[in-house]
Amino acid sequence: MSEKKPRVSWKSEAVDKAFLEACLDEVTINGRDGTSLKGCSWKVVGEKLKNEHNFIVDRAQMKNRYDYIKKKFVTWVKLRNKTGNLYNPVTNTFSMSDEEWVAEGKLDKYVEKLRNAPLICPDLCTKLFEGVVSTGVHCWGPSSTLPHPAEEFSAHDMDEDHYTQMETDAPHASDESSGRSKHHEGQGNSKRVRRNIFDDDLREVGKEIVNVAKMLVESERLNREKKDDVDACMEKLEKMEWGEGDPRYDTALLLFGESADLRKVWLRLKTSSCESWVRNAGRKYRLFE
DNA sequence: GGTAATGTCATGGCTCAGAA
DNA sequence: TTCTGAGCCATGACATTACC
Repeated sequence: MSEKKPRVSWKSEAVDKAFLEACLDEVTINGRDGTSLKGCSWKVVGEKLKNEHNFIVDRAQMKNRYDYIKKKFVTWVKLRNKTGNLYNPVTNTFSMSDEEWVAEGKLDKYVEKLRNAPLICPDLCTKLFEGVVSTGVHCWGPSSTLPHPAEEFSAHDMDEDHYTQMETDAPHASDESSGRSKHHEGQGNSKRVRRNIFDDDLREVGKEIVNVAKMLVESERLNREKKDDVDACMEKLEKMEWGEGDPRYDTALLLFGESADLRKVWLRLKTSSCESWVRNAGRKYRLFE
């Protein structure tokens, strides 16, 4: 007796954009539940779409849309990061030959979709999914042996001892970092104690990240029209005295070129946090091992 | 109208956390 | 220790759209 759910149409770019913005706001304020949004957040996002666009959609539909956009984003990032490819941010398209499109399409079915329908709001997607999705050969998944990106991020903000300890304890880093440990059996209390210490630190780092993100969103609203502040970033970078050629220096430059938001985060970071932030990003871009 | 491409929905398998 | 509920991912089915 289950009535068929009406099929929703996400054709309106305004709705899509509002959806992404609402998701981003909720992630900033309430954090994530795994790689997705929390239950209460879905409710808020749904309310916003209903109130602002008269767009009625349930949680499962929003989740599906979220997953779909995320998959496209993963493919988009892979293409964008490929050396030799030309991504045009103005047209939001890739300048690749037919052969390249075909070759990429064989590796990833979403390539063809991107070719015909560019990723909507790349900036919003980047903010929303960056650090959550995994791309390429280093993908994270339920069966992945690599660390979960989200927690990998946090772990890098720990001091090196902490991080090293975690790696020693968990050869399959994803077991711990994904929050889905497969190694319950035979693990003593010492691990649990260390994990508690780690969790406490994680919470602290999480608070810091949330605070920074909140400031980011607020600043985004107030300063959408303001010009970029590359010079200020460079000035702060020079003060770090890392020197050209240093991977940290190169990574920082890379990040400055990524987006205005990253530059804003950089400017707001405490000097003591700058290195771990850059190192974390460096690992992401494979500049650090 | 037929067909292919694209987007949305539904479901199964896997895993984990928490309760019993 | 076992059971149960929930989340995530992968995948296939189905609906819609665009093109010929």
